[in-house]
Amino acid sequence: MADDRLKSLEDRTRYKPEEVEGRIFAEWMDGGYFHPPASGTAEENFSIAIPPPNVTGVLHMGHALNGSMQDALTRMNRMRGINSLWILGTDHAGIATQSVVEKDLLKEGVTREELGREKFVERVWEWKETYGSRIIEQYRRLGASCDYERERFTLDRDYARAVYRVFKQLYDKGYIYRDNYMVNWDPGSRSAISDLEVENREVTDALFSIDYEIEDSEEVITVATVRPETILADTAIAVNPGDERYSHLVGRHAILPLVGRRLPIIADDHVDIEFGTGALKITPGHDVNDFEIGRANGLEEISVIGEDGRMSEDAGPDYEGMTVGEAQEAVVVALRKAGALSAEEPYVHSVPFSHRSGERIEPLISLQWFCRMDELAAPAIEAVENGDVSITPGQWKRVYLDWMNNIRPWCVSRQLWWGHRIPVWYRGDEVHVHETPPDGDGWVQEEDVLDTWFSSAIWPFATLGWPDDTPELRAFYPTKFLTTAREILFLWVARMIMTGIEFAGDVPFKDVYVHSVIQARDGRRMSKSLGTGIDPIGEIDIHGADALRFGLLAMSSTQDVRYSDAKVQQGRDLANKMWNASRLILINAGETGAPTEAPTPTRPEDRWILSRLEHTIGSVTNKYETYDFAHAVTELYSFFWSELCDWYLEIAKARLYDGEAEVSEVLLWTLERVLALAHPVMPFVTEEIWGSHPGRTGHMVVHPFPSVEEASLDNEAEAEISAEIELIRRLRTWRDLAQVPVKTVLGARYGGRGTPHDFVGRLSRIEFTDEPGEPLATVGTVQILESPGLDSAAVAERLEARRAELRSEVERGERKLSNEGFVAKAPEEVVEEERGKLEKYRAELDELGA
RNA sequence: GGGCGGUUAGCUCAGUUGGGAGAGCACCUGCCUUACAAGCAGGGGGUCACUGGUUCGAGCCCAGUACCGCCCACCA
Repeated sequence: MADDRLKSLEDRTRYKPEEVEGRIFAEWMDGGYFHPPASGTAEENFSIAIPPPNVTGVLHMGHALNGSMQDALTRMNRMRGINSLWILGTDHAGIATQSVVEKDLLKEGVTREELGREKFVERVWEWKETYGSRIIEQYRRLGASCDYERERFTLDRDYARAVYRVFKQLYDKGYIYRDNYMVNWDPGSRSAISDLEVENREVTDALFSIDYEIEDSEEVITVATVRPETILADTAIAVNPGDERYSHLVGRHAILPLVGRRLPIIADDHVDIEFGTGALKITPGHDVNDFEIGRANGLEEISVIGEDGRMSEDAGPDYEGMTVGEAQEAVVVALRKAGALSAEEPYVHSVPFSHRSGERIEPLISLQWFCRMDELAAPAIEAVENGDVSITPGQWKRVYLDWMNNIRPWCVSRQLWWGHRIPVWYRGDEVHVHETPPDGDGWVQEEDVLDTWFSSAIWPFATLGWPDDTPELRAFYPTKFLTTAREILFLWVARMIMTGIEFAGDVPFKDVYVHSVIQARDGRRMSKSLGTGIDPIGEIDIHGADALRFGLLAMSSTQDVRYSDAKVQQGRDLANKMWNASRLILINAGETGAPTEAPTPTRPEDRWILSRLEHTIGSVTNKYETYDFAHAVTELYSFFWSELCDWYLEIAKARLYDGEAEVSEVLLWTLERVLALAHPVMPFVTEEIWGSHPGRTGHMVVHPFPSVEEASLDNEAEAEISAEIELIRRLRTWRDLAQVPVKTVLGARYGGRGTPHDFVGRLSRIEFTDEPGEPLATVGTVQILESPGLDSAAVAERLEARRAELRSEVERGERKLSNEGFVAKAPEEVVEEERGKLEKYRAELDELGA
């Protein structure tokens, strides 16, 4: 190793991520490690498709956690020499992106309508080119080992080809159709949105009771509604067929107040006898439930609210042009005047809102494109039931199956400009489905675009070149693993499984891991609009990327967790600890060669650390492989900090300073392996340290991932050393309580078999002698002798306290063992263990002279 | 309205098939000991939400209660 390298290690007493991360990332990129060749088969390769973030997006904690998991797995597999691809890209995110650019335009005082479709779309592309890569840059900051050379975008030309192909095939199979149907109309984005983009909120509305006169009768029938303005579109009144109060009215007609329309009174099971008056006004044009009743009974569908959220011509001249709110007030006034309003009371109920624009959903009938899902769902249900796709944690499997078993048609058209324009051409009554128009004049393309999720549904194979039979597709499809937030389980995950099976002939991934939600510090959702978001890049700036990765993995278990940077600091501390422990080893091990195979030292403490290392490798690896990252990183931490640093380095230091070759080998070997084990989670610091390791042959990013060396496992050494560690602990505790100054070296006799290892005396600051004399105290096998500087009063107190402790332990043990039920029914080994403990306590009590 | 999850130390969370309650942070005491003060050694702190049950033995299993959170749902 070069002298300046050593010098540099000596000077850098702290690990400073900000000085390291940029340089290391550049080395990885230069090395081309993240860009695997498209060779081999998916069976032997490893791949993950990143959940493509919105182009408008910035990295949030969900991405950071999600990315940390994916990167850990990708890196581990890459280190194993497996051809590993992490597919990267972004989603065009129809509504989100369109509205960002629209807002931009508005600052210049221009609306998108004024600009026109073509110019507007150009403008969005420009925006995308300028700002769209921000989140990709942030993934680099995180250290994500994605294939940045294969970045994909869901609106790219090749990708679009795949989208059109999928649309056409579904159309040809008869799954995709166009229909007038009730949709969730979002007046904010002026587009239909899918059921999954709707969120229900509790709202207090006024519940009005309205009297409808019965034709040719003095009777009235009273209905309750929160939306009196929609009576203008009423086309029937429904009652439950079993409701005797109204059975004489079924088949007759009621007169619609204000309008005078004759409304048939029909019987329908949907009507709840208990609710309100038991009579329901039917408005097929503006209520989802009524729409279905209307279709079932052949009722007329009248629309009085337009797509702009204002009353339409059919609402009549008194109301046309009003907003829905204004119309409601006007209708209520008119009803009151007409004496048809019999009650008004506050009513709390849940109401649909657009997840996108935040505006209240207006259910409207409109002409849209739909995709029937039953046929696609069937094999996707099968795949999860038979385990071709496994979902972890297990409870989400049932949630998935419940939703899939009740799946409804998917409204796939959106009235937007930014997106995949639906590949359908019209000429009069002719309809032609294709990417390009057929020959001949007069063909006009469908104005609508596809739901963003229609294109992301094919992400795992469209990114690999489908529908062509590309080497990438053969090498990397299906992928192995998908991490996701549970909120997109239906929106995205379920749809990928369906399209994967239908179009790529196989499930898109084997394992789905639903990760927990990182909440804000106060337990609320992290959200920009609430102002509760915490910026991962900000945390990386403060603590480093390795620290954030470690922290997020450590805090994410199976349940949702409030973010706290305590775990991130723990990660930062570990990175620093790794750095400094490595300095100690690398500076002092000097130029001795690092071993290329497992050392076989003779000293038990050396065999102890090697054995502990291999146990840790086995256990941590197993936890990585089962996606139990929280426990994996905790265990890594505890091995490195407690066993390696607190104990072994303290034990081995003296020999290391003496320049002993054997201890150098053990340390270099251990360091190399633990760095490799930690690399998937803490890539930067491990790579940086590896750069100074004498065993270095290439970058850590492609260093072989360790597998357990069975030959190094040594139960005897583990037992021996852990007993000595325990003894040192007890001696230290004793010293502390007896208030023996740190500098005082106590004299003591060793009462155990043989002699203790040299480090026992050193670490407990005790000098072992054969001097005779009455011991002041006995700690385990050690008899402590009178020494100058000892506070004998404190010592006496301590001894008495320990005796009391032991007496109570002995009593507890005796009580338990005299319990006949326990001795008779508890397993033999549990009883034996109890007997053993009792023996031990009695023996110690004897030692102390009870 | 249905379903799922949670309630354990001051805070954030672990806790395998039931066999003496753990971690990190925070706190207290003593140490600037030549890898690291982002450190070292030691320590205090819990009626495991509540009520009942099963068991020799329950944080863990069963029944119920109370809060908190999430998902799904066409009762006006």
